[in-house]
Amino acid sequence: MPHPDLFATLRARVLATLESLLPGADTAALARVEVSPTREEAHGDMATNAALVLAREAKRKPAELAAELAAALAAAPEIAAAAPAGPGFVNLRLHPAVLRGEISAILRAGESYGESGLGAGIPVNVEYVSANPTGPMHVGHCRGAVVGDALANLLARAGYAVTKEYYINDAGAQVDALAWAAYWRYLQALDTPLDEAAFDAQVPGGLQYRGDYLIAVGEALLARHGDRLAAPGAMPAGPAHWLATVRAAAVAAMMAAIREDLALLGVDPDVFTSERALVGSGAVDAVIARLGAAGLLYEGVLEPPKGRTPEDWEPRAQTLFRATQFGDDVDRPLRKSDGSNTYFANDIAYHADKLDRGFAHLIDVWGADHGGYVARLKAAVKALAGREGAFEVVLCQIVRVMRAGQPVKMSKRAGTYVTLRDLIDEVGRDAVRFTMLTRKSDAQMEFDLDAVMAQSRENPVFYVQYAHARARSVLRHAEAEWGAAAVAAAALAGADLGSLQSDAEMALIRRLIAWPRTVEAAAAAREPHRIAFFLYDLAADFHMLWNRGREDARMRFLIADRPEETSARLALVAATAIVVRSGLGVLGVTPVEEMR
RNA sequence: GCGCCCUUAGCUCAGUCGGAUAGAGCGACAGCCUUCUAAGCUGUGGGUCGGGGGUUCGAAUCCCUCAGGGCGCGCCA
Repeated sequence: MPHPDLFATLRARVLATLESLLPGADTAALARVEVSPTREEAHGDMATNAALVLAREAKRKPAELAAELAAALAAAPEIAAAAPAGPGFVNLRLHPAVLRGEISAILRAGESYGESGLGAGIPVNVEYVSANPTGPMHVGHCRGAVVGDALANLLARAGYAVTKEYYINDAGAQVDALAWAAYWRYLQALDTPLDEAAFDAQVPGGLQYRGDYLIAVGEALLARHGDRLAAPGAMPAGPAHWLATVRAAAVAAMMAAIREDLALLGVDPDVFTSERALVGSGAVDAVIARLGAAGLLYEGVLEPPKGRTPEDWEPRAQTLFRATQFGDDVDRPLRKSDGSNTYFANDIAYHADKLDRGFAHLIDVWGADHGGYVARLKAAVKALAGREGAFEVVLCQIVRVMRAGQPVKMSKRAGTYVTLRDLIDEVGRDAVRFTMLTRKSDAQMEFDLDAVMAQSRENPVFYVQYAHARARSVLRHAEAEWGAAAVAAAALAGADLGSLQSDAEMALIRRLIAWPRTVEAAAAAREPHRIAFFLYDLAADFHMLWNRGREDARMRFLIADRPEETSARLALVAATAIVVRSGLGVLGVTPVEEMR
């Protein structure tokens, strides 16, 4: 059972008071009542907007209502003082003992402090990364991987039953192109007399994926199959002779490499789903039949896009899905003019499959270049699920990689792109993950290699890790001095915390008690970056308190001849370490014990 | 041409379903190490929140409009 959030407790107190003050108040207005932290300590510990949101319906002046509410709230057991303020806020000052009591609660709960019942165990599927298995992961994949992973952790913390999923796009033309490229490396391993230009001319659409990473695949094919994939008479052999074999081997090799890269990043999906397997199972035809039976398909011809007609545009009859009935701008093709299925059809089948597996809610994390695709898939899932909101997309905007003040051109063919592995080798997993989470995902982001690589000391991740290391250091010193029993959470949870009174200590406590509501708000908004900023602020509060001890020996955490104060401060330090560790856990960043 | 995202301090970015005097880091300037890790702390300076209009008790936040940047726009995945 999650520990009740102190803000939720006070909000319940406010609502109960309103019930006696304004019986029968509008429930919609009551839902807008908030109890939130004050921006300035001088305003108190918490503030409520209750009088402001209810004044209109009650036909009362906000300030008057606030005064009445404040008077009534003053009697609540948690509240030391309640005062009307500003246009109609009520500022609440809590008894310090109530605030300090949260420290004990944190110590008893450990890292489960901040877990929430918000999600109510609803099964949620978070699909992210899903890089095409055509080469190593590069920086462009990184943001979605980190954001998706942190979001999954965050939702789990908020009480959802989360499954992390990776969709393998192994059914389209891209993997055939990969197979051709792998086959070229196979021929090279066979010492083919064919030159690259001559081979290129044989490949439908031209030879792609010329990077070195397929050489090993070609050699492995040679080792396993000898020259049996080549044909004596034809050079190269027709694809019917080798395509399926080479494609399977190449995709398997790419997925193995991607899983290694993901592991380096600390990403470990629960489920990998193969598009090819899905198509092979007949799921696509089944979902098309299902939509057809619902009267949502028709044969039709689309209008050309306005203002920018493709040069080779000609009207063609296709099977179209009535996406406009579900909020999209135009109806969308499920079958190409030659009768084969579009990628969209496969994607509908995939999302139908996720719904069929029992997920009540689907979240996809996509790159911004897929932004134009959101409306149609939302329409499709809405049609399938028969309800609104079963599916949402978190879009990650482009990461511009900068080096020496210049954008790095990303080209697979030229080999100038930065691989995920390179990046992690240079700056480390923790810095990559934290940096990717210090921006809203829907804002474009500049990833400055020089700043993160060369000046890594200034990266915010170290600031937060340092706070944790310092807290752990204090606990280690205390343990060395007085034994393990003195720093055990159970013992500290029972400590008399009355000596925690300074402004820096109380500021830290106020920050810590905001952790549960931060988790809930971030989860509800699908914004894991809020956790990174919370941790930064928490670290700042802790570093400030630390330095109080440098300036004034009486403010040090460990004072041998003052055991009560020391225990109280150890409790605060231990609670801080727990919340930092917990937050870093959401982000997938290591809570280091020491910085050396 | 249309759709979606973005525009906040010199730079990179936060800003809690609209809330009180808009914040942080970097950079600049001035200070703090015989003491639990100075990868830290304290102070100073720096903003017509892209422009304009509207909604309201209240707008960086919501709506309209204009400007600028990004992504995308039938049979690619």
